[in-house]
Amino acid sequence: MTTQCRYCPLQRKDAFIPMSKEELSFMEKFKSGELTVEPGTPILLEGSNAPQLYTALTGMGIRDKTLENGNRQVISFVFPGDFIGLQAGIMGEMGHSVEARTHMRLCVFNRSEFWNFFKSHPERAFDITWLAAIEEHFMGEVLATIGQRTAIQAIAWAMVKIFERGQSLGMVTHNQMPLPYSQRDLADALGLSVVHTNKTLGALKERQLLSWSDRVLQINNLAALAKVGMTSLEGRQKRPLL
Amino acid sequence: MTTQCRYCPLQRKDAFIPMSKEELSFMEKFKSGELTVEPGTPILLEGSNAPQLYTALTGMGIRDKTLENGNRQVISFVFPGDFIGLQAGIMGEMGHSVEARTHMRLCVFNRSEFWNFFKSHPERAFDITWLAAIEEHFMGEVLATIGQRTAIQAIAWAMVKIFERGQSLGMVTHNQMPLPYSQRDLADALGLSVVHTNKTLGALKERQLLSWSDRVLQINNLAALAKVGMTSLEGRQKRPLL
DNA sequence: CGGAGGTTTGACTGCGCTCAACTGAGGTGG
DNA sequence: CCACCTCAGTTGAGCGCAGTCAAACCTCCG
Repeated sequence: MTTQCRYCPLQRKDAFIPMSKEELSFMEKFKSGELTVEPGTPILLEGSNAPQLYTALTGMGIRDKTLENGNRQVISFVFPGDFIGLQAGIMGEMGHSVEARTHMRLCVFNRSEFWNFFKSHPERAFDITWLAAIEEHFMGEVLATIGQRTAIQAIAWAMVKIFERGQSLGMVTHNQMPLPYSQRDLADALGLSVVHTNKTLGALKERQLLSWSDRVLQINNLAALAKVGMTSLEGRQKRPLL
Repeated sequence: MTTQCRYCPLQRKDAFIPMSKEELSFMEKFKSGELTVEPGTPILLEGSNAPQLYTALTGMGIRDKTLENGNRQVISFVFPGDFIGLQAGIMGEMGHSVEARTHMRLCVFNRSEFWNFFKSHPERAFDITWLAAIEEHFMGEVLATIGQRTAIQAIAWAMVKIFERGQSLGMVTHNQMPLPYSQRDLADALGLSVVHTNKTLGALKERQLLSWSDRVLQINNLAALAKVGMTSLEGRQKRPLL
């Protein structure tokens, strides 16, 4: 007995566009169950052709891919509301792996009904494409970060992005939010070494802009951090939810 | 009088999944005209909410975005068959600019009919999402390249990707294909300086792997180049065409 | 002929990487 | 209950890949 979508914890967050009653009941049919995983558990594997798609309900994870020399690139951090497995669902092959970093609860969809989804509910199909476009937009910014920003700019930028995402999801209290990743995760996300990432985080802490320890991120001066990261704060924009 | 889709030069390329007669006639209704632009012409602007979407029919271009410090990140190179403007079409804001690098012929679609598109032709909606997924997949690889590969690996990787794309589009003869970009374009795509890009290209030429001058790329040893770039050659995969 | 943009080369510099050692918090087993 | 291991974070020393600066060269074009 899985939770009904109408009681989905994400429905209430103002980060997402609310669904109509009709949509909710359709999603309940599409939904095939729930899955909970523990930290470190792989959810999808790079190169795999997974039969299932997910929406992260609670918890956080990571998308990454590994090169033949063992180097790892973190593609993005997974937050509640993120749709997981689009590439497998549509192209039949994941370009990256997804792994849990905390306890996670996932909403499970069957890939076999994916096409049916497009045929019978064009507005939901549109939302999937919307999510894909958001992802593409974001990855463009990441590219510019890794390619053009210095280490301190990149880390400042990343922290601003993460914090804003946390804000929209209501994860921030007293300028603090949970950030259950390792410095290695962040380093691999930005193409930096762990050592340099550590020192750069130290410099930002020294400047009283942020502190991050014990899996808690605290932002002391978001505006100043955004300036260092050469980015502007964007108003909250709602996104669709699957 | 614009060319009918059934005579579209791209329809014949084996890089693309052929459209049914029914799809072709629908696309002809969706198509609002054609546009030709000269090298250097901006097609879409970062941050803009463009009313039109395009498919590149002939010619090549570039997607890029500019930071506040003037640095430029090239997101990707635009080839014939590429769909341009998805972000504007669906989110209302482009995350990057698109600019022609050669004479280009573009197929123009009206954004106002985009939604109609999803509603009346789910298989075409699916194809749009498919294209978005391909783009996301590719950008993950680019991230790994910029973040993890050294300069020589990155350039080798990029040249392999470009060459394979050229092959699938029938642009390659005698191991040569047109590559109408500047070294600065390539440098900005890979997060390298022009100077270092130039020297690295020289090193690859020295190794007899490739040569690139006068806007023509020649690959002498694709397999060896792929090895340097830490990538494997992928069989030709068809993609949808809009 | 002069200017602009792209390519090439050399000299120097520095940001960020590697190597290495140490700390501290858990977790596990003797 | 402590010895031991592992994993994440921290810090210092030294180095190298790639950036910056600068100048020359080339082609195209007005």
